[in-house]
Amino acid sequence: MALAMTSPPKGSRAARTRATEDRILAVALESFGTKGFDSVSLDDLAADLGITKQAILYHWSSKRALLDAVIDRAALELIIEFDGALSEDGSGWSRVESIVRRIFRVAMRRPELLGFIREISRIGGDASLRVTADLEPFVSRATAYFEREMDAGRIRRCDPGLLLVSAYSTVLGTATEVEVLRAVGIAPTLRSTVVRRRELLSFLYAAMVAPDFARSQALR
Amino acid sequence: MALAMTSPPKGSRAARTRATEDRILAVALESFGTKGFDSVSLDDLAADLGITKQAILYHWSSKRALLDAVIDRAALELIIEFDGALSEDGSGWSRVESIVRRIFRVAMRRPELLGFIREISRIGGDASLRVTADLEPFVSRATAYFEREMDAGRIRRCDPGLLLVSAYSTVLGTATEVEVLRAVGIAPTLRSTVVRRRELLSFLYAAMVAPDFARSQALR
DNA sequence: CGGTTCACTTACCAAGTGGTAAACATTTGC
DNA sequence: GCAAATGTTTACCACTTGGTAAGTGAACCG
Repeated sequence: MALAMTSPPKGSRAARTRATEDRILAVALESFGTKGFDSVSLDDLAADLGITKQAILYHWSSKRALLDAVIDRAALELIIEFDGALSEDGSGWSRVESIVRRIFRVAMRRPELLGFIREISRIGGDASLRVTADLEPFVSRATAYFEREMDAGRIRRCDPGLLLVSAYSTVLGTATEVEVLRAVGIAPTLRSTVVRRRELLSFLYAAMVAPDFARSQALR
Repeated sequence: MALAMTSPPKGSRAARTRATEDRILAVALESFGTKGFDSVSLDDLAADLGITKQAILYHWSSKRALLDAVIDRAALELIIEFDGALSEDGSGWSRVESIVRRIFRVAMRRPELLGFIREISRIGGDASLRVTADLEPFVSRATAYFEREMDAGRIRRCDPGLLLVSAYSTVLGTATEVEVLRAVGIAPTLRSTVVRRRELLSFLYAAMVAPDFARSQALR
């Protein structure tokens, strides 16, 4: 789909190499995330990039090695997208709200990124271990954050890991299970997305916020 | 993996044909659901079944035609698994609880079934339309059920379609996002599953049950 | 300038892909 | 009992797959 670079390449050789590898990783992430690893051949990727498959194999010794690189890149982008929300200001619920909005935004604008994580989990084996290792620092931060919020009584007490997974899969599911959404009769338009996000937020609010704290907030 | 039938086949020819097609569909559903449609070749399937790929192509004219048949079967099994829960007795929450337990059980015992639905949604196109059409009656029933519960004040009022998707993806996510679970440090053991289900139920309870109704129930 | 390194291409290849054609064995209808 | 229908196999085929080997032109470095 992407066009070959028409203009002659610019910059130092090292810079151009970096740029090429970047383009390959970006297209690979997009393709692997939407179509699946096995469904995308190196020839497909190369065609999308306007190069030959051997150019890809020059930068990575095998398709599997390319996958590893894409995993690292996906984890990095995921962390960049989400980690900032943990550092933002704001009290308990408003911060959770901003995290949810952020996940939602990513799910809407970059579904291939989240789809890719799912794809990796299905491939299993070394690939799973790699993404797990890559995401570990972020997961630790998020878990610690939830624990602090529970200690402060702003979020109902429960297993922080489960809360993280529940919130993640709820938002991710609501945002990405387009097929189920369509089956339920919710057209995936932009307008309906806003409605869904609002409903989802109140859903999560009821589930997460500690009752005592909520009562003291005059129902947000 | 499955062994070839050692004993000579029994029953009438029609019955044996049905049995063979059944076995093919079962193995195909399992493989497509866990490894993905493109990752499973007809030779792989045939080897698992102890037959040749041409035997499969005799019953369905192409791999794609086989996929359609698997879709129909998956939808049927899904409806069988879930639809009964909608007809069960019990008041508002207890019925929801039984539905959740049922989805959870399916996600634990037959992850390939739910994985297959996801796979279909990624393939998109005709395949998606087919599963949508297959599931429509069930979705209608479930939505109508939620609407009745809301009218009765036993479930907090919200969009019934969204509630269905939210509950579905929450349970499904919690039960199947093994990768994320592992990243969060929750080992996917059987023991931890029980704990997770209990926590999830209270999570959903807080999210779904109407506050007024919950208060009158002495906190379940 | 001249050689070396680098990024990439052209030319292949063996293995596997979905699918066809025809032979073969069993079972059914007459 | 026999021919026809049926389920399955063996034998192929054109095409795609990930990957290798060798060549090519430009950038880099002395």
